[in-house]
Amino acid sequence: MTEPLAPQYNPSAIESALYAWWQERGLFSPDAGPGGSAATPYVVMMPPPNVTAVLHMGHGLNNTVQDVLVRFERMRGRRALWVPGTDHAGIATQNVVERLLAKEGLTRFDVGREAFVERVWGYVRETGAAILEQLKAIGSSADWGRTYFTLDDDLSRAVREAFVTLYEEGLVYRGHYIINWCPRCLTALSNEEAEKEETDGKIWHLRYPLADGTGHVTVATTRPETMLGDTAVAVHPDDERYRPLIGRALRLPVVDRAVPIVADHAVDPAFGSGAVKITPAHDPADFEIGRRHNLPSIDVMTPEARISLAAPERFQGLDRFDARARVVAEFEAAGLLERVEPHRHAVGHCYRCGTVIEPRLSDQWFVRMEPLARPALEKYRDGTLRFIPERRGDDYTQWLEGIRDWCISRQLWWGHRIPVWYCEAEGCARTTVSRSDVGACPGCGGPVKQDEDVLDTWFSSWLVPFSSLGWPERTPDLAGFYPGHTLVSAPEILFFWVARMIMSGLHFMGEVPYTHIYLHGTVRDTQHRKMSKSLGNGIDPLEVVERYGADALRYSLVSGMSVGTDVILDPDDLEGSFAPGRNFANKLWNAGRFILSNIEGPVRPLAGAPDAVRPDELALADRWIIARCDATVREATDAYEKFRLNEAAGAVYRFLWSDLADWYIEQIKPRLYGDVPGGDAARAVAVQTFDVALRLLHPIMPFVTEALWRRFPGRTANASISVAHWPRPDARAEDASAIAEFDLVQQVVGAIRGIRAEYGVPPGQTVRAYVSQDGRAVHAALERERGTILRLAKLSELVLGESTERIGGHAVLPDGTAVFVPLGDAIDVDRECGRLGAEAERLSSLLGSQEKKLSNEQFVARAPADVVARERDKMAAWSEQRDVLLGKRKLLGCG
RNA sequence: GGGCGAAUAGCUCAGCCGGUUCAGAGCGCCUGCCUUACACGCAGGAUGUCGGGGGUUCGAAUCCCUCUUCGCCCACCA
Repeated sequence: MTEPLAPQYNPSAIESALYAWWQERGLFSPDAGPGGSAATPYVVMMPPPNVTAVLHMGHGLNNTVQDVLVRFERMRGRRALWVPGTDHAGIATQNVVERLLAKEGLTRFDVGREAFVERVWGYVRETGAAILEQLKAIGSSADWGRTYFTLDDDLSRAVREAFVTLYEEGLVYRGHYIINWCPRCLTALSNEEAEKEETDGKIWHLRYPLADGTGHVTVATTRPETMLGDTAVAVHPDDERYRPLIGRALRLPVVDRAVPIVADHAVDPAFGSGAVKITPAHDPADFEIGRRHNLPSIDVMTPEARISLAAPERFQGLDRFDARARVVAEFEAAGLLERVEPHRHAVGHCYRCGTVIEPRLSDQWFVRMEPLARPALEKYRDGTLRFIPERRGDDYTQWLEGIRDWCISRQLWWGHRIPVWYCEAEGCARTTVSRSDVGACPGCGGPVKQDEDVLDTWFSSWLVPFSSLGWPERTPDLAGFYPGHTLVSAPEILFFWVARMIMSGLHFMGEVPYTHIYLHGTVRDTQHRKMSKSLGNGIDPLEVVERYGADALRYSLVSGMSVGTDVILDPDDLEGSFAPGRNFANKLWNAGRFILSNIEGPVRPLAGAPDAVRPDELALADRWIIARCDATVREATDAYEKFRLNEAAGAVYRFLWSDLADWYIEQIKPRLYGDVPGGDAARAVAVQTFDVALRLLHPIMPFVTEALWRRFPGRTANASISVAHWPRPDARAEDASAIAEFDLVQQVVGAIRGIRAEYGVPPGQTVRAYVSQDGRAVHAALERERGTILRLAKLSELVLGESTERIGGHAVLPDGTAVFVPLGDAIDVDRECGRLGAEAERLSSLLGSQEKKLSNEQFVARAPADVVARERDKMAAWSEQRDVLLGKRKLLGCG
């Protein structure tokens, strides 16, 4: 406890020691989540009271925010817990596998960072390794085929429970629909996973001749190759141009097939030619029209998006884009290509690999969303659910109102398999949906085969708020922690995850999982691009931690983040982004070091004990810093509660640096050194206020605050600031007069320093100063802090009163207090006259506009009385200030 | 095509339910200091038609309209 502290804060040594220390005591959870990305799903829950906690050193924005909030809540005596999103074993495993594959030279997917593997959860690592063993056993990627690796985690049961329950309620169904298909990943995707992107494309106007050769109909398309699967052309029933043609046949070029002209209200007569080619197997809208008109569906593409056997032989096996060119060429050759126009439209891309989505007709499992969305919407509208920032609620509403059924089956080789078994016996065809594995058909006893697909990873994610607590079991954890309070998440997964958790929570548990949804911004580079590994514009948090410390990283992220806005960081200027946090940590370190080195033995308490410091022992500066400290407690607590973490950080920063370090510590030095009496009180106040500030800052900068806090007297070896109580505001600490009086002291010192700098007085040289004013009360304040002023302004003498000398530097404070520093020969009188004149001039112009304002009858009549009074006071003060300045000029004999 | 957000000092941003010498902070820059907690520091200083235009008001960085630029989200018009 008494070993000397290094003069410079060394984050890496201190942080790693604390990290280990916390871990030993179960106060720390070392996992960084998959990739440390913003997508890491953690959940903050905090029902009262009773304290248990999992702590975390976050590297990313999401982790950091969550950790800050958890620490804050916990220090306030609320139970705060992070539940790691183990459901993301799916994604994590996938990433690990990819990583390991790459190491083995088996490149099939994009590869994550080296550091990533070291950071993922242990069980994921093991799972990944096990999977890799199996993959290697299977052989080369070409031979892999469809092999399943079902994740054996706690969530499997919950996932099955949810699936089967929804099935029994008629909310899960299997359907033959157009889904988003990725020809590279060879899987279906949900609407949310198909990212729309504005793309410059073309629109081709193609002529389809009437079968009897009496003319043609022009259709427009952005995907000409799909015409190979056309089975009709549709027009609006009221479209006069086409009404006579309805029911007649067209001769489909290229494939030479007869297709009918049908009438359907879905067609917009105003768009293009008003006639639409219908490809039921390759377009969702066409599929619906096809259904209404009983049109056949011709699937002309293979899963890899090559042209299938259903098309003419010369197209078979062609890539879809090659086929497009070939179709267009054939139309052109036949004189049936009317025209081509540039066309900007949204094209779906696979969220994972970026491949252009191909709408594809297939059998998939869906969740009926409307019945789930309705209550979720209701809970927002009745105010149960709140978004921070509020405007995110609009996004939520909009999405739920337009919600479509959720395609949950995926043709991937990882994840939770769909718990459905099909009977393979001749003539049975029974489908069994079951919570437990099915070995034989419950109907006929025949052999069964489990559905080949796995579930969308978000199907397990949306259960996390309760599945992670043991559901469907009614565990104590579930009873104790559900529902939670706050969810911290990134806006980009509002639909993927957040809204769905709310729906599932309401459906399966009957309550919203969280009442507060805090959506933070995104970390971007200076061009406002999202930081990502693939763009290479990211900042490696581990590098920052190593160079500047975790506290510096956290401070930079938090202080740069106002509610709902993005954090912009320059990857090419780590110094500019993170040095301030490091500097602040070092400042704290040294302030703490100073205080610690000046106390020995017990420090008297400020109140509540026989040996407590008596009020009459307190200096003005003591009262001032106590009042400022109290104000900071209020400000910071309020900011944390409102999720305004940057404001909390700013409040404590200002208190610690500008008030405590710059002024208070300077003020108490003589007392601590024993040069003047009052050392006891100074020590007590310094320790007390510094302690409060450490606690206020701890959620944001846990390491440096902990490192210092535990060294203060009276702390047992196992005490941790992370379980210390949150400071409470104290009405007795409010002290407006101390604030005002010390403010005057600061201004006087500032004025003298300004004059010294102005006239280049050498730093070591002392000067005399005169401070005068009509009022007496402030003089009393200055008298009380005479020593402080002498020291901080480097004075040989401070006279509270007028000087008989004239030549020197003058300053007038806003309240009219005049400060005079006689400088004799050192002063340039002309320059001083100029300075004073300019200052008086500035006040004159202010007075001018003020006079105008006050003589404006409208203002006096309409503005609130207190505003008018305030403006009058202002004018009086300025006027006095100016008079004093002009008086000084006269004294100096200015022209 | 719809909706939303942003535009303030060279950079990153705060201020914005109108009215405290309201134009601020940090970084950067300039000047002077290794003053025994801290040069990752101390003291002092310069810097802005608050994106353009219009309006409401006694009064606008703050409210309304419009334009420009940037960004985000949503969208089955082929």
